[in-house]
Amino acid sequence: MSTEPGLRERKKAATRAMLCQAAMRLALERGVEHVTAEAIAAEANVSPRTFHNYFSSKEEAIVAAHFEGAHGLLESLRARPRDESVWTSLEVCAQELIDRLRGDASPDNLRRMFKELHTIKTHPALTAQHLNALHDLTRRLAEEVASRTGTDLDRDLYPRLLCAAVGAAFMAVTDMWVHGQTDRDLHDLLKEAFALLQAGLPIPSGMDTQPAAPSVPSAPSHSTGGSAVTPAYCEPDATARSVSPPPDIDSSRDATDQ
Amino acid sequence: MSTEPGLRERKKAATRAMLCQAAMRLALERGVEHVTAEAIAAEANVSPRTFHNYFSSKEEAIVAAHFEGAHGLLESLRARPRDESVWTSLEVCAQELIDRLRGDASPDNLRRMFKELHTIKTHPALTAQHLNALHDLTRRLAEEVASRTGTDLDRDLYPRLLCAAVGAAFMAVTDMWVHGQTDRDLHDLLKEAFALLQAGLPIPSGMDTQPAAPSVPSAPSHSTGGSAVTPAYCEPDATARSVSPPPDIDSSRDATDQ
DNA sequence: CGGAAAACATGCGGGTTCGGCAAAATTGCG
DNA sequence: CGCAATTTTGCCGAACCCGCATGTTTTCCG
Repeated sequence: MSTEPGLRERKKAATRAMLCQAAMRLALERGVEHVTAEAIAAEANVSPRTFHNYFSSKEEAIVAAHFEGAHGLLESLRARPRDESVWTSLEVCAQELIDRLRGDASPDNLRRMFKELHTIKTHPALTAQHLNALHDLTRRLAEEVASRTGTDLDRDLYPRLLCAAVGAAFMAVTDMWVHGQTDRDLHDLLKEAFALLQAGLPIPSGMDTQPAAPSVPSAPSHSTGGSAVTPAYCEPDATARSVSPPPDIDSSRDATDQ
Repeated sequence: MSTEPGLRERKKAATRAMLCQAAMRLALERGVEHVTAEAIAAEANVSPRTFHNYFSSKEEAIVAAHFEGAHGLLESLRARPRDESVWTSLEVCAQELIDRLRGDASPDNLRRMFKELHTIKTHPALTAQHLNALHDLTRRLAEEVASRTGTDLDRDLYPRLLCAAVGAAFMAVTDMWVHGQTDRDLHDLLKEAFALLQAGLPIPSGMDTQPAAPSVPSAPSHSTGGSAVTPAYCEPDATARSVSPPPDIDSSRDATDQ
């Protein structure tokens, strides 16, 4: 009884990868609306019926290509030290997710990732798939969080809420990166998001119009101490850590936010 | 130049409502997989082509029925006092959303809402549409939040992150309600979610395994002061405020969480 | 008020999407 | 190697969607 994947399983995984990569490639080349399941199958050298054995729609395939990087992320969380704060563990994993989505650090990969995210966030059908994938991922992460915090997934709100918030942060950060007006890098944005969440999302100072709610924390007391929040993730190539929008595709920055 | 909707506009809105309500009704009666666009159109007494003028898919129609309650929620936020904390405003609106999704307070409506949510969260295609609708809503809410907090939607992470987190809270709460093991009511769960978010989602006490991150707030110092967080929403029928899972549909509580 | 324009409903047709079914091909095991 | 299990593939049909053109209803204007 071998735990090594057999030829069958390896070929299945390879076919799946070929299909979703073909889907993404064609979508970026031709535009999502112009891609058909038939063309994807042909590009991957399988039959259309086989394509539908793997994916129920082309959108699913396209998003699957992008989200391949998320594969194994739950295992990464599981591998974190159990005595570590779940906040730290989750942040490390979220930052790792960004690196996985990008692949090797290079301007080309950065450009590709931007294009992929922009495409996904510009087409509602793709956005929906992406949100679904993220929702599924955070649901699974919540199980591990429950285990680590001694909470009950079905009775305590904490694990679900924490992971949902982390997923939301990921989404907000990538939305901002793609649609906003920022040249900050994704890691930096995500770090800020985690700091803000942990601080309880205080209303920006100077704009505190709350006359009667003393329960809202005043200023971010620890958002400046961010160095303690991203401790343990070792980026293989630390010099190329920066994940900012590529400078030569500013033309993508149209008013797609409408 | 009248601002009153003309007959045309009124008939359009009525047709749209008829269509999505028919979609939801049939989905609940027959199961989502057994509903066709043709049947929905027939149920609403229009042609299939007309159905597709309104919705590009049956899933969109089904979720639109559920999310009809969200219509006008942005206007509700805009109507909140501008000197109120956005936290308060958002919580009031989130609570209002629950009431809108439920409709008039009655055991039947409660049962229907549970069924609707359960259906949506059990079918991936519906979940995706639901997530998308929520994502769009929070995106629009973020504009108002930016306006109220003097932040810039495209340059500051805060408004997007706050609203994304609120959306995530809504999702986590409803997921918990439908799939978890709780008989707490939705309003109560949502209140807890807001308190937890504002407290920075502290790791439950006794489970604080964080050895080296002093930046994490210790105990929920204001999560018990929740009475200041839900101040101003006047529920029309306060005696039936409870939104807990209907007791006679425990059979829906199968292992759909897998 | 009547007629024209605009908006919406509808029918038709066609390309695409999906999945059931069965046969063919590939892989794993004794 | 033979056989069983698994995967691929071809075929088919129901359903999905949307472009296009025509008919109907509402709105606008003289």
